Amino acid sequence: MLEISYIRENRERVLEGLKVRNFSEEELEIVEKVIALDDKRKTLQTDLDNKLAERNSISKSIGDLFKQGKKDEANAMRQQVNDLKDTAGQIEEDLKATKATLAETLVQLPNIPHPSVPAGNTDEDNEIAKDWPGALPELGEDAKPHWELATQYNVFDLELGVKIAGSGFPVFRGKGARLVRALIAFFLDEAARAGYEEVIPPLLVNESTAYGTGQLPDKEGQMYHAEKDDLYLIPTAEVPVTNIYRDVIIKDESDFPIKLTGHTPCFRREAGSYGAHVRGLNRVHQFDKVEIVRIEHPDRSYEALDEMVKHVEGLLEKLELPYRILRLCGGDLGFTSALTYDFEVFSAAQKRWLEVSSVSNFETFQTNRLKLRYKTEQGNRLAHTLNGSALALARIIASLMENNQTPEGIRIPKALQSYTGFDLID
RNA sequence: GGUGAAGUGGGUGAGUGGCUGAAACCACCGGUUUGCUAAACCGGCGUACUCUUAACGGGGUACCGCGGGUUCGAAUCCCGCCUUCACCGCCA
Repeated sequence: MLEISYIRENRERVLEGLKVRNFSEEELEIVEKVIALDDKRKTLQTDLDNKLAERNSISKSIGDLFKQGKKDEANAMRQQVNDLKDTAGQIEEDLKATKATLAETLVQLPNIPHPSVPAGNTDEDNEIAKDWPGALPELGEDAKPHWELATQYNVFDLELGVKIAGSGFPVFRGKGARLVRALIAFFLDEAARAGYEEVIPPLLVNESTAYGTGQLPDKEGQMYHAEKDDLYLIPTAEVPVTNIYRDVIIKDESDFPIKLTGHTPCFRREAGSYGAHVRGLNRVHQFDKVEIVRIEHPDRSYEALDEMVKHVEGLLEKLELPYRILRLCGGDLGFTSALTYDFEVFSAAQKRWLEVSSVSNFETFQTNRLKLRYKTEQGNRLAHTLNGSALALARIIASLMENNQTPEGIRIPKALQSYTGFDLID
């Protein structure tokens, strides 16, 4: 959520930013609406405070009078306070309503894109920040998509998942299951080497947590909801891990950077997504992912973003997968993000690029909701949050299977072999 | 799941209707003293909103788990919820 003070002081930049996100003239009016609501809120707040101050002072006098034994005078003043309470009560109701409307409106405003974010509507307008330098692998006509290889080599079974849960819940088996475990361990080890502290967070979160990182209210339909206990299944480790720092005031600027990593399964409803492009592991309801999360000083968050990009690149290189990096355009940028790099891996049998990582700087958009601040001489300021997938497993497995298929079986990249204990799935 | 107890500032913890934004101690920061360190002494030390000021600052309001209520006045009384602890039950 954007800070009101920021909107007030940078109205033009906010409007420009929303245009990059393809807001129409009409939609842009929300900015004026927010400011008007905030004006009203301030006036009401001041009114209310004045009434309460008056009440407090009269109440104090009443107490003094009672002590002095001047009962009649004291009782006479009671009516004054009662009248005051009535007006104060009305103002308070009005204030509450205004605050609620303001909050509802403010929540509709997405983050302001970083100046480097290209304009555009769809994923076709994303900018290629780094292309794959060499030729893309060519497998020939008899190459199989990963879902066919899965059956051939018993890597995972989607139909079995349907029986147990429903569509989009793969059951990994044998060497496939072992490959999942190997990738998780590999990614976590790499993150640890890069200085990230490993955490194992809850997989179900409450409403405040889902709100803190911006999944609520914007993406409610994306999450599974356990209604009886009012808990949400996490769509990414970002949610519980970043919320570790909800309502925290970091004592000293030298405590930055805070670097956390965690592996979790991720649950996504992906309602209504069916068809050829979501076959196999391309889009599933449950997948494993290792996430890296950083809490940074505002002056250094973009440096941190670059570091995270490098980290993810390193992983893909060790996995020997052809990849490219996209800078998302305004239309494709997530609601909460100021700048996002997507990583795509080329899956040679499908001849498609598959998104396997998304690395974003949220600046203060999340920390404003999280109330995540750090102390400075001039008072408390909002920190910056960032996160990135490092990496999401399902699609990595899809492209590993496709790109590394040989007549003998599926070849395991060197970097993984010490984790899998085998170099071929056959 | 049942029964009982408790939730106060970074921590321990006092406070049962007005003099309490909240004692005291610890931690932390600044200073004095001091070969160094330590000790001792002095001072400072919550958050949010708001008004005012060029700024330093100053004023006001709210916050003692959360939400409601009683009262002229609530950390303190009442109701609901949440959490924690103890015991019992169940259990990977």
